[in-house]
Amino acid sequence: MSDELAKVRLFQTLQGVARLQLGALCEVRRFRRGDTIFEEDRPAEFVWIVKQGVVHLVKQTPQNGLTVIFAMTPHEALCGISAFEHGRYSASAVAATDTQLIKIPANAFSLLLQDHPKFAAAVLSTCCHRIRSMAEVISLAQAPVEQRLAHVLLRLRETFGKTIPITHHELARMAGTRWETSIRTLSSMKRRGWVASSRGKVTILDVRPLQALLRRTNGLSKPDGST
Amino acid sequence: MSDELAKVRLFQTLQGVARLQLGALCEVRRFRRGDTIFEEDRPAEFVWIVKQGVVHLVKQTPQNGLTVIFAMTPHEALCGISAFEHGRYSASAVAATDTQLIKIPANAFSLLLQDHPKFAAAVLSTCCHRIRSMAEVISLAQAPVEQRLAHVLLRLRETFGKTIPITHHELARMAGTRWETSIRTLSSMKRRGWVASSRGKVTILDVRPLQALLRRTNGLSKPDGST
DNA sequence: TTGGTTGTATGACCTGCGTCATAGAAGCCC
DNA sequence: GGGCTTCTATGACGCAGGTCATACAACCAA
Repeated sequence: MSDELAKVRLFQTLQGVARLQLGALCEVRRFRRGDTIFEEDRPAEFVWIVKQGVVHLVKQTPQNGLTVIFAMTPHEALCGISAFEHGRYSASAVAATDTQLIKIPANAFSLLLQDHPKFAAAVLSTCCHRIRSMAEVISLAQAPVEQRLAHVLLRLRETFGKTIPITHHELARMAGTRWETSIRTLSSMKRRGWVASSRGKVTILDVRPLQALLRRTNGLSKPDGST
Repeated sequence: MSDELAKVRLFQTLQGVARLQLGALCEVRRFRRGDTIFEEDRPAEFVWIVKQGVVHLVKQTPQNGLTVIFAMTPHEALCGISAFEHGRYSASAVAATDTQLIKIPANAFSLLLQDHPKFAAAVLSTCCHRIRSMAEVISLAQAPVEQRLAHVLLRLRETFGKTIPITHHELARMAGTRWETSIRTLSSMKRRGWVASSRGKVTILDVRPLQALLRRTNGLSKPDGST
């Protein structure tokens, strides 16, 4: 168990003894694609760390829709951290692929933070990354769908490489749109040769036009910067 | 200087001596409403803590617009934290009111984190809160403007109380819309007696309908076209 | 095999809100 | 005062994209 933990970057900040102790407290759980790991508003008794696979944090919208708040990948992923000292999960976690998570009782996690400054620093760094990337999403939230999809595709590429295992339905939820729109927009990208796709996967053929979409359209902006 | 720091909740986690040492390293800066505190993409040499007033973190959109990513209020506000160990600010900071900030050299901040677990814990907790509230924004990003505005108003109410000093222009940037739309939507809220407004300020007359807008529309959706 | 489910694809319609324009009111400086 | 700028307010127009409908292909289970 302790050597399982050694494979997770966050725990590499812990020395051997501490890791052994922790090993006794936490457990590895497996989930299949689509499984729910925890649910929004439920008491947050555990902190979860993604060891393998991708986990989506999803939140319900007032319209009874679902938005993917954040996609968590191994080593940078602490599910439920924002519930820390708050008591309840602020989103649900759903396995986006088959996954392995490490499940740590919240109080054990808390003790770890207190006793191991290096570990605490690693956790803080993770949170900062997340803030950074959530800020990006917010700044793009009102951009046209094509840009939001490009953004999502580029981020997914960092995890999966050129070929991304994803359906239009999931893509749409990550970009904050509907699956019909996702299909239509991807189709137009396909026509332009930027991407290819088949059932359940999308392949990025050329990143540059996608990146170009997200670049600031410098030049003739209005003096007051309002759009 | 050290007693100035004592007023900031984050620093109450530091003992007297450490606070004195820190006092020698950091300085208090004042800004007027509208002043830019730091700019996106610039090297992040300082971490800023809001002592008084409100600071908006703003990010440019690819359309050359500006979105307010986050509004920082005293005691929970660490500007530039997400730049920590990353080197550059990921957003600009603009004073939304007259403000006082504490300016700490990044490396001094870093040392603080290392040496004072309580302080590190307080910082982590701040980050978690921010993640939580950014998650809320993301989940609402595709909701109708009226809901987004309601959400912004309710959040501002936590800082300012019933009467919020803000222009429609700012309100719009916080809700991810245009000022014309902000005016129109607020007008319709005024007509319904939910809010009142005059030049530069909005008064919330009744929170309940605003809260109701954000509640999940449980049950079978769309009995009529109301949402 | 059949029948059910999920993913992909596209057409048609309609509306929320972005955009442009115009105008009055409030505040500020000389 | 007069001349700015900023904020508020409202009308008119257009379109991106949400919604609904229809259809076919892939996959699975019995």
